[in-house]
Amino acid sequence: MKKRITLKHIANQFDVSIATVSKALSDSYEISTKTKDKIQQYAKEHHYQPNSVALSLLNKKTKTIGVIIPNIMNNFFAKVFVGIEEKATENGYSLISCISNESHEKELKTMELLKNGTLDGFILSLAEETQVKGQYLHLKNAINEGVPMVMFDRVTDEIKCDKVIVDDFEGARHATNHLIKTGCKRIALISVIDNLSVGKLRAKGYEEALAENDIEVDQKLIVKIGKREDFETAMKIVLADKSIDGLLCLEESSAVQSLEIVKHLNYIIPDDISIICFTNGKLPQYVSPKITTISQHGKYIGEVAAKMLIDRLEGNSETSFQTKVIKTSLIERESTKKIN
Amino acid sequence: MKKRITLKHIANQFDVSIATVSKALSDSYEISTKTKDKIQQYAKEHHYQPNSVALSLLNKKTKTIGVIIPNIMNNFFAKVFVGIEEKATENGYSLISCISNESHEKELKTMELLKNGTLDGFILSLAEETQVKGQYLHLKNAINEGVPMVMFDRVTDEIKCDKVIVDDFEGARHATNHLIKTGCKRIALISVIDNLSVGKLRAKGYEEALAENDIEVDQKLIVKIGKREDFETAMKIVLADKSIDGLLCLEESSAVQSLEIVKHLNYIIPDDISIICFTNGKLPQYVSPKITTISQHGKYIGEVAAKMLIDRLEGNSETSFQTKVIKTSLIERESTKKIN
DNA sequence: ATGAAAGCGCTAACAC
DNA sequence: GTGTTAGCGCTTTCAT
Repeated sequence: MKKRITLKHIANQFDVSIATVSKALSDSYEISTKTKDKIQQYAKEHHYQPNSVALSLLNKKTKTIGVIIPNIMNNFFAKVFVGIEEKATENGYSLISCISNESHEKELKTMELLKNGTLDGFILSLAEETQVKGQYLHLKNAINEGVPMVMFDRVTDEIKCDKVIVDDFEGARHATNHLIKTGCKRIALISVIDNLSVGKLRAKGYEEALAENDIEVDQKLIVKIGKREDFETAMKIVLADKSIDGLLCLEESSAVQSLEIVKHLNYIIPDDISIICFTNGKLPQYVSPKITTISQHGKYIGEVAAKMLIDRLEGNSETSFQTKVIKTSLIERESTKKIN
Repeated sequence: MKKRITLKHIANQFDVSIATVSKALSDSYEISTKTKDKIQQYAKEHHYQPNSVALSLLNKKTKTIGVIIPNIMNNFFAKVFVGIEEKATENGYSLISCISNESHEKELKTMELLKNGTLDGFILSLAEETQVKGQYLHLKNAINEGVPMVMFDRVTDEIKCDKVIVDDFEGARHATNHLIKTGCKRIALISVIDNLSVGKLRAKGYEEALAENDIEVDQKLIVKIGKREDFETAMKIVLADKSIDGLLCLEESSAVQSLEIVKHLNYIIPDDISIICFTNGKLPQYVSPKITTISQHGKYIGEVAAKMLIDRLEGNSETSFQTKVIKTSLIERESTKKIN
């Protein structure tokens, strides 16, 4: 990189002190118009830009937020990231981003690495492995050191900080109720994310809806499929039960895959079987029939999380930590029957 | 943020100078074992971490790379980002990321903002608007100022820097040839990205393949659909020509949409009509029939781009700029006939 | 074996 | 109106 021009260069250029140049460029009343003019012009011509690293050192603020995302290929997280990015930019913050790739190790290393002054604060969602292992020491340390932090979506009660979460329980409850209202009697829950906090909450919402409607929970209908199992095989076994007439899938890939399997089994959708899934990405919209989804408003969550952190960084927030719960929306499409 | 511990604190603690502490912590032979031991232990106990901003100022290196991506919701770019992230982390670099959102203004502002010492270099792909307008001044400025830069995918000849590009021409040529070899006679090109450099290259590859096979290019089969036009309407008009038996879609959404339209028209895929599209995301794999795609190896491109930049930053690269061309792969699935 | 001093680029309090 | 000084946190050269 070509050496960039500094205050010192300009000062030498005009035989004035560095301080004078600094003041001239900030248009201080202390400096004569003549001096200011020539210095400002020179600075402009030579594309002077204050060195932000020096400013960061001085101000002890970097105007940079660290973002740790489990997986950017996941539509929901990508949307959240877009929201964070937008809000951050709007407020003059940059983003240092890291993909934990669901690895505890990577999450931990990143936090250690970035807690050193590079960042003003963190926004993060827990890696799957972190949630499974329940190892939150790195987060507790950060909190103890006073690192401002906002967690979203995949959170834990063990860490006291600001949080933004999806109303997963209510989303699942509402979706299940919708299936029931449209005539489904035997609704299966398809979860490939039962190891995540959000997966468990969604399952609870499903059970709650059944209870409200006096439908007994049939454990056979609560299908938990692990990452290593073959989804198709597992689903075919489930669908051997021909009485199943509704599917609540806890994320989109399993819904799209289920849709294909169901179609091959010659079910008519939504008449024979209805499908609703979480995460309103492209996948459910582009298949045929289009799948009814529960939107988690990812982008909005990102915006809220960023706003919360920035407010805290700039001292505009209450002293106590807050948890904001974002309501989901049911987006009705072709995989569910209309009410009435 | 609680004040973090500095060399000065430690120095006061033991009534030694800052320099001694610094040396002790870097295990210098100049310092007595006794002093080193107590200082190192104290530092560990109090979680001392060197302030990276101070180090950046000193070393004039931030070990940070700026990444400007047009749209993170795009599967290809998301993959590239993953690749960049992996390679960067591996080499001890952090990423400051920005989504230009296809806006020229945002791209330009970001570059201006980050050229101020925060970054060691840039990796970027041009915003659509930048390519359409052909305004590259911000990039030329950056190059003139000696900012190390690697462009990928959406590049321009006007900027002299390291580049990583997809072999779009060859990918389209190969795919078109594949369609021809499997019996397609009338192949339509469906482009919703004709304003992008890559879109134009792919179209050229298509034409080349036709020429090689002595098939005359029929302009009616070269379908360019703008963002604002209704895709479905446009496609239905195109498909009024019942002689069309092959579709080369230049990106995945249009392919999936076309697939649905074609299915509704009661064509049998691939017998009546074959489809191939660029970008090997989830979409083409989850629909039925699964669409044959051209993989651009997004993640690999990211890795290569990151490696190129890091090599240049660390002085391991040739002086002249290089352009690496990554070959595409055809991933055969159900939307094309088998050869023989 | 330890420390003083300079310097990375900048701002701000305080002279003159 | 302009300059001097100190300091942000750190490393390194050069004393002692």
